[in-house]
Amino acid sequence: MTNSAGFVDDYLAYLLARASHLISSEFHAVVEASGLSLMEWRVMASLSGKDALSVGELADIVLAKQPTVTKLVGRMAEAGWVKRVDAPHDKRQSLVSLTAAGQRKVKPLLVQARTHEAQVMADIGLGEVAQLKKVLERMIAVRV
Amino acid sequence: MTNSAGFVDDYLAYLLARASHLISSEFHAVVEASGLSLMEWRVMASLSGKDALSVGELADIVLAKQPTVTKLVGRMAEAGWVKRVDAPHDKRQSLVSLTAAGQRKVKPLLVQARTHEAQVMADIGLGEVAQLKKVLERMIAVRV
DNA sequence: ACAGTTTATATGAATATTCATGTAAATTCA
DNA sequence: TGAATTTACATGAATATTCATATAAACTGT
Repeated sequence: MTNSAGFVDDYLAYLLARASHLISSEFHAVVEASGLSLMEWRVMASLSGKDALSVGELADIVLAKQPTVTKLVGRMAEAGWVKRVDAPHDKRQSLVSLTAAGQRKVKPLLVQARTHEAQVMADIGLGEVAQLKKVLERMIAVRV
Repeated sequence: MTNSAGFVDDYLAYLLARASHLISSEFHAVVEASGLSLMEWRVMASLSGKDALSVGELADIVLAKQPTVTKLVGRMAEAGWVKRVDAPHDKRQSLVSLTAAGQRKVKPLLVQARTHEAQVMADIGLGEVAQLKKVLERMIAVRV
């Protein structure tokens, strides 16, 4: 029983987790080099191209719990990368948006992220990654 | 600029992270109901069907850092689910294996995990998930 | 309009993770 | 062989996350 394939080896949830971790880790090196954590990068990438997102929307997007994001945003605001704005129509919400400094900070990373993605696609095969994305998008759409 | 598709929407790393999080979260409910955390479940699933794994091997498999796993294993050993064994040939290593109680604990979860996976496959399409797994396995194999 | 309920975020305490480093065993190679 | 290096794990301090709950605003039905 020592050397059989472990339970996880062919398990979909595990393959997803491992592939996700692998790809993120590779890019993590680039992110860290610019002085951001993975979560900070996720927040800033999510905010880029948007005027603002609420804390709740951010939590959903970056796959973290609400208190985590509240505190993460607090640290990022102190660092000057994001700012909080009161929501015009719902005073409970706290909208978060990139500062000018935040935009400057994240801009080159957005380019590098696309470059890294292109590299992965080249390594695995363009068609295969396109197909992979389609299935992932369907999984996400179906199981929300 | 308010309502364009966000950066992350079509980004491979994000799709992987989101799909992984989604599938894991669904099963997380089952795992929690049996009194285990997601990490504890990963450790026990990884150990099941194996005699033992070193702390380093476990860290690699469960996608966590070594100190995290050292402490996780410590807590799990206190709970009586795993035990540490000295490695015969390398006294630096600390091998971890399931106790009898741990095996009893994880056994039904292994079944439920396969059931959940089958449900996902049925929802998304058997062929598509098979293809998905193949690409994920290739990503993992190629980029180790 | 208002009492009850729900929703959005914040916050303090508890818990978990991570970083930096320590210790000891294994390995390398001059 | 034995000094230098590397590897495997543990550990304490720093940091981050999470749980439980508080607060305040928005909504609901009467």
